[in-house]
Amino acid sequence: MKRSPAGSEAVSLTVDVVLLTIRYGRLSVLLVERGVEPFAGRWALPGGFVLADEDLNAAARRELVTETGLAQFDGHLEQLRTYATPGRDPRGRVVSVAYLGFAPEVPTPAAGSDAAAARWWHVDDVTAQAGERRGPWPLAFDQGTILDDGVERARSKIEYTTLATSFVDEPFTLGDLRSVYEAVWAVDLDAPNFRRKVLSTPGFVIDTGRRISVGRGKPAALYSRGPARDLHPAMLRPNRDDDL
Amino acid sequence: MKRSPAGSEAVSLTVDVVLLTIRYGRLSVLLVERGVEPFAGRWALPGGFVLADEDLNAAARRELVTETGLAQFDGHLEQLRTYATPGRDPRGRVVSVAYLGFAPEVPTPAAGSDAAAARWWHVDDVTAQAGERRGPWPLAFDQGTILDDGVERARSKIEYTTLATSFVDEPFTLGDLRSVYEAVWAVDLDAPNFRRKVLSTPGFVIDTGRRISVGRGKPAALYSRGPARDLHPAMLRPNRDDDL
DNA sequence: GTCCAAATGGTCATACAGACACTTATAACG
DNA sequence: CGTTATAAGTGTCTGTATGACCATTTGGAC
Repeated sequence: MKRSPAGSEAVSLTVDVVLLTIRYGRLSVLLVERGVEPFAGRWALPGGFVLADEDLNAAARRELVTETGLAQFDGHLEQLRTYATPGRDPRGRVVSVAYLGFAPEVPTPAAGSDAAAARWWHVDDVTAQAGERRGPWPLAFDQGTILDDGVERARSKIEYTTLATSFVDEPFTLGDLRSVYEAVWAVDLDAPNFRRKVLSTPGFVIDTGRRISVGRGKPAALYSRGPARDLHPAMLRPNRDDDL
Repeated sequence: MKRSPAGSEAVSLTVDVVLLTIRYGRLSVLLVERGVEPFAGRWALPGGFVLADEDLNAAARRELVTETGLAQFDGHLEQLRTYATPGRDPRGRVVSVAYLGFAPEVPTPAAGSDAAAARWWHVDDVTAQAGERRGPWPLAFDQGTILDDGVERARSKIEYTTLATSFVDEPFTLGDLRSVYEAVWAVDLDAPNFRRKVLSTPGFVIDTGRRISVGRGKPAALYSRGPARDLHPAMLRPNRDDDL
């Protein structure tokens, strides 16, 4: 039950977005270079303060647009987690609600509003820098943690949902879709088995009847996203060292 | 990237806890009766304003203790989701971070601080009241939605984690553990198959070597919680109408 | 002493995933 | 213009896990 804010305090509310995509076969994240203090010059997740009477989801989409020059973002976007540890922001008590988005292709990023720059980074190049101050690492605030959480969520999400399809443009081939899993999970999947799994799941993908030929190899059938949202049974991720 | 709060606003921060347990074979939730406006007299989730320099997790545990008379809460507690829709609280912009907790047994609830009353309710009796203003329904604020989200999270969480064990006191029998799944999922499970599944998962439970006899039936072996946190493969939930 | 309920111990058939051999079709190569 | 490399697509085999279900055990309830 709530009582009036006695002993409590007013806080600032922000949203930060972990927008993921696949570039050159590798999982990538959209980052912006901060142009103002704190953490000026450091790379950070796109995001910013939530406006009065603004919904969180709307705020996340707005920030993506204004800070990265994207025309709009209509891809998948879900709430990830809220970060509110005291001291995470030197300006005072700032609570950040993180969102996780999946985008197909590369919606040409560019510096927007007060972001000095905006570009895609391979997630591997951002994470696990082993203490070195190189590339975009370390991220501003506690956003390194947020990124890790987002990547982890993405990895598990594509196991039991059809959201992997939101990483590719329509129409797509099964090879395209398989590349998504391989990039996000950083594994190699058996093409025939992957095909069997996807096609045996009703509503995962829809055969458009068309085909496409890219370079060598047999032309691949083109599919569009199906109506199914969940996978039963789930797509199994290889190399599980089980438990604990 | 963040800029100073221009056009943004200060908000109030609260935590609300969906604390679940199993009572009489049914999934139950801890609710408190509000003693003050807004929503005075209505039932609500335990929770309240986050104090200055207080961590969210700590705030959730504190509210559980002060509002329900629990001596302490050392069970499982995880962040559920944040609710910040403008207008959800008549007092102004109040952002609530919901937490989800699992508790064994019935840690005797009682009215605490400014809660008029505190008690366990069967989840079924709270949800789906079909418009009738009866029992604890409807909950204060948007907490009906929060409860629904919490229950859904709990249902899926026990599929792929060993958290079902946090609903029972140690030591427990496999029948006790099976009752947890049956209560949370509202299904009947085959005892021999359930036993096979649990015992074939390394680290799920640990045989204490002791046995207990409760009324009729063959005495059951007593187990304690094992070190495993995840289930691979997951415990399968019956009656999946698949997809969409 | 007999009966009942719940735990426990098995069996059998099926579904599914992993490994892998093989065929097909197209573009690139020379 | 034939050959080759590459990726899509087809099919088989096998081990594992699960659902259905029968049988046995055991201590308290009656």
